[in-house]
Amino acid sequence: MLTMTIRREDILDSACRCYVEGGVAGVSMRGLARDLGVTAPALYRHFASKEEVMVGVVSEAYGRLAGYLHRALEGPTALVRFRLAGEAYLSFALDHPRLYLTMYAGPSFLGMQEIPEEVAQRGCAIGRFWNDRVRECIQDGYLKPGSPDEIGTTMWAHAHGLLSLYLRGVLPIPEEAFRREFDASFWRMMVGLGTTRFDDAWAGLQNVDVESAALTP
Amino acid sequence: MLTMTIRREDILDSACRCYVEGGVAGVSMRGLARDLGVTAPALYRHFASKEEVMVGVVSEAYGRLAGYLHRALEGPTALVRFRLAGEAYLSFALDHPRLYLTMYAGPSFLGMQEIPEEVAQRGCAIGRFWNDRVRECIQDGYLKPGSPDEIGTTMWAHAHGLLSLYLRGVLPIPEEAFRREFDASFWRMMVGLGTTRFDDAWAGLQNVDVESAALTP
DNA sequence: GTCTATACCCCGATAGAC
DNA sequence: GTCTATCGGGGTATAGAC
Repeated sequence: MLTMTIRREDILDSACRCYVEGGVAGVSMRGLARDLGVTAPALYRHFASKEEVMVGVVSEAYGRLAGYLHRALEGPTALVRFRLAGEAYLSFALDHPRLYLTMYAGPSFLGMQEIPEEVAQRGCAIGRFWNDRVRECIQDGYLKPGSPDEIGTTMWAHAHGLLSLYLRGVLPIPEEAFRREFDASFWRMMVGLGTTRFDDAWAGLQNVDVESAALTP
Repeated sequence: MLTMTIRREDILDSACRCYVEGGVAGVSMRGLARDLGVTAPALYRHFASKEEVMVGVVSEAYGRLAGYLHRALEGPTALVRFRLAGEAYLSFALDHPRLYLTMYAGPSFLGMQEIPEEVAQRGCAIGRFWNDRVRECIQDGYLKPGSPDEIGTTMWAHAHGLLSLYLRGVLPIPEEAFRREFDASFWRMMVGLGTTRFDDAWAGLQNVDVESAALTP
């Protein structure tokens, strides 16, 4: 029989596709091999185990979220970058619910013993990116003074918690209603975190992504 | 060989123990059967599939959380019940991290196609219990007026989100530090949700569980 | 080096005997 | 209601072809 060579990247691509379709159970070494026109043991030239493949999938998920977030840096002011980052986070979670939940799923759900350092780092990096947006907004007087890390974590927790409840089906409402509830809940929380300057400026940002040409290339 | 009969309850007990120890992968029909001194096909008299066993495990997790929460009803005032419910929720999550994460894990992580109605109901019930505590506090003037469901969801999201980040390892701090950060973050959020009456009464509640004899039976 | 072929063991699930 | 026997599928270690 003919033999064909294979790239690590192709395995990961196939794994991501299978994962999005069918979760951890949808990813099997034999299945990936079949997809790629190869036999299972060949995959072990590139990955030591299925667990290592799954690490790659989770890493890829973080990479895609990072891609969504990165665009927020093009915003002209700290407050716009803050808002765009929040919107990007929300959009990623709603566009790719399974990948989103994967990033917070706990190692045993992904067939891992512990969270690999690589994955933990990526998780912390998301937090750092967000906290940087918060820091800017404190410096520019949009948010009340305080530790950017602690304040940022409060907001991150709120956003992730709400998304988690929604994606899990605990909030049985359609996506459009959820986006409204998300905004309302965010605003409720911001009463304690924003300054008057924040309140004044926030309303003017409703159409920022339409106005800012740099963000719709 | 001698044959022995088996109860559904025993299977579930064993399944919960195995699950807490090793996650979904730690639960196998053959393993459970071995634990119970029986062969695997015998289990299928009580459960149609492994998936159904896992539904039982998740249900059990919800039941245990409900047990934690139920004690909060013994508090003498709405604010005390509110606080005790919050503490119970936090304690359950920190005492049983794997069971806690299970309740929000998404069906595919538990080997299910969809969230069974039974599980969804239990999830909503937790929300309703909490929202009832919020409703009481609004009525008694501890929380600002508004929809109890929406305000309750905001707080639930914050608590779950923070716990989720911590249990996932995104906040690399010891449990004691996390409890402090949780309190601080909760307080930050409550600036926008509580009344002056809440602010005044909250400090006096720090030792409520020591003082209230009904809660340490 | 990179693949194929094979094999081992664990798993979920079913059929049919007692 | 349980057993034995069995099927299909999965992770992965090893041996050997090119």
